Amino acid sequence: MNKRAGAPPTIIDVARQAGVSIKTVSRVMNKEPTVHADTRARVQEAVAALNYRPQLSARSLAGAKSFLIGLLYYDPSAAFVAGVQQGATLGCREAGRHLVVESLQENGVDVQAQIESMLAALRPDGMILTPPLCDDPVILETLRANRTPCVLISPSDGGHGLPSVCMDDALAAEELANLLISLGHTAIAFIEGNQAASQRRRAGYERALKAHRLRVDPALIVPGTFQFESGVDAARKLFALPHPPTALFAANDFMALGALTEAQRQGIAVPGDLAIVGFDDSDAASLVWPALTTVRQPLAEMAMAAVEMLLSGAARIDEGDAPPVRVLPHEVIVRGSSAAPAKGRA
Amino acid sequence: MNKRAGAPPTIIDVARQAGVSIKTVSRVMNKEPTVHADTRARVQEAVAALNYRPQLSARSLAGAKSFLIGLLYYDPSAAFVAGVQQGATLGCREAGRHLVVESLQENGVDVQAQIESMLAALRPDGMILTPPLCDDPVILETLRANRTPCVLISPSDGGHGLPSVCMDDALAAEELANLLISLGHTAIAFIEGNQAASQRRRAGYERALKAHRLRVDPALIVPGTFQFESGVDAARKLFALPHPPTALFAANDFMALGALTEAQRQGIAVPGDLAIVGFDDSDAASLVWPALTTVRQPLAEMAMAAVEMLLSGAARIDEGDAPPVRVLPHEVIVRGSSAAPAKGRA
DNA sequence: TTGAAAGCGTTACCAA
DNA sequence: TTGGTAACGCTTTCAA
Repeated sequence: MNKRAGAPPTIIDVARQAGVSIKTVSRVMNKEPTVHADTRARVQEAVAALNYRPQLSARSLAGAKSFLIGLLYYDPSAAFVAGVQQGATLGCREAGRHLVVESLQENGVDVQAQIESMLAALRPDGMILTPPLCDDPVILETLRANRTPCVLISPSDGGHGLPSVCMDDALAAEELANLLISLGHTAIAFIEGNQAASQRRRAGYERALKAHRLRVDPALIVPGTFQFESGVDAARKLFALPHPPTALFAANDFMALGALTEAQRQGIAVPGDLAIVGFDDSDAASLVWPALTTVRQPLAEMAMAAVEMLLSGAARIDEGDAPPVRVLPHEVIVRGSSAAPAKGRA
Repeated sequence: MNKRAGAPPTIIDVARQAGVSIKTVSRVMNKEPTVHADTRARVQEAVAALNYRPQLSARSLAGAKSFLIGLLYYDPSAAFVAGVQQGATLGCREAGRHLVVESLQENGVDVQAQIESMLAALRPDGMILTPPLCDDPVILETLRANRTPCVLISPSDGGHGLPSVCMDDALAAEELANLLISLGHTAIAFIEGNQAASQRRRAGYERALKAHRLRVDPALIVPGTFQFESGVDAARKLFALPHPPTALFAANDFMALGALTEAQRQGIAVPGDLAIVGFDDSDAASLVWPALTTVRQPLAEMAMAAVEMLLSGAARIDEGDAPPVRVLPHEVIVRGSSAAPAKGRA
């Protein structure tokens, strides 16, 4: 009574081949300890011989897990998606899970319905949320109501009472500012962004100045939007100042690149007349001249950690305890755009 | 005999509520035409009232479809992943499918096993392959053996007898070269890459030169690797020529940016002394100064088309017929890096 | 340590 | 046009 050839083997085929019950095969596949070594070996042999792999849909229908992890994002930079995803897929593979990616519709029509629909259909074992979604109250509430474990990547301060993984933005910014200070700069401008991360970075920048007894000059702190153009505008304002800065710290690379462009247009030498540092180590940071001094976010590592937390149970939604927060180490990357101020001007 | 509260409603609950059999509910959910309008309305009402959504695992276990589309990639640029994925998730949502993303292990240990394992577990309704995987014979053979429909994105010429979607690289390159020629350039260098796309782009470049009766000078065609550094090296070689080119066409943006950097280092004005064009419209292309003239690949559109082909049955693996190939329109983006040659040199 | 049998929620075949 | 009922391939009680 062989199955029709071509059809993949099932647990029944394996059980028959190994001369055990399907339950025992199930135990072996799930690495349950209560199986005799000999039995286990026999089953594994049969599994290998038949090239058997359990089918996900059957497993998740019968059991409690879906073996699926969801990654939700909305309009992030390409580098961010790619980085996070690289880590998430890797983490999933190691855990025998699979990554389902959903990018939320542009026109946020009923975001809640979109998510509910996804949760109901997929029943993911957990969700990973990236900025700005990880700070969206509607989304967080929907997830909470569905009792789906989730981990936030770089949420704004507080983390909304949910488990999260992040890097120390303030510390990294402080290190970057310290670098500029140690090069001899005293007039260091800061271009802000419009997301939570920007505030943390600015805090680090100010901390470094104060620690070195340098004045935090409000005139040198200008707003931006994390976009290239806003960096251009900010730089234009700064260059027009009676006492322009000799160094410029942008809250992200895109704005730093905007400032760099504006400097080059105006014939301001970088790093000779002006040092520039950014944040994020975007692709472009190393593709311009001079290459940008910046900070690398450990995106892939953060996503891997998120998967781990999800599956280790660290992401259970227990009210009461403070949720776990993993802080991963960053890396300051020094390139050509930062140097000591020109002699005649410092 | 109510179900315990909190548990999501099942098809049985809906059937009871609507006073029909579960099979009828199933028919309505699957939009089968053989249901009376009144019955359909009653069922839909019950579905809405209970907020019912079919569970994927049960559907795929019982039926023939998994409602899953797989996206396989390996070490692509961030922009490429992000673009393709955006389109793929959108296409999936419209088709009621979900996108499972797998990034192949770095150390290509037994790629075949990785894929087989994924196919066996997930039984995806179709797979989307991106370069360079879509040209890997082992992978293609594995997929074919598993009878999994798949669509290749930008495969090398021939398309391996499988359905594919692409843009017209040669035509785009020809347009770009024509642009340079129309600006007055006659000595146009070409930096090659090491993937199939590079050859198509070079073909377009040569076609444009020949059409304008310009000489294709082998000395002006230098190899590269699609990496930034190889653009630097290539530019260095070209600049050292007795008669350096007045325009430079790089097979992708990264190499164009490398050339731009080298030009700036040597004090060669761009676009004044040297026009530079790239290919891909990477993020960085618009983040440098001068911004790069380049070609935008319709990545998201290509991925959407791939999903459509997969689900419309256009991607069936029929031996015999020529497989479908969808060619999507590209966009030449003219920015600051291209201009007419300086008077004294042309 | 092992197994028998009862689900899991849906689709699909065959009757009515 | 509808409905019963048997799969689908696995996990999970509960016994042995």
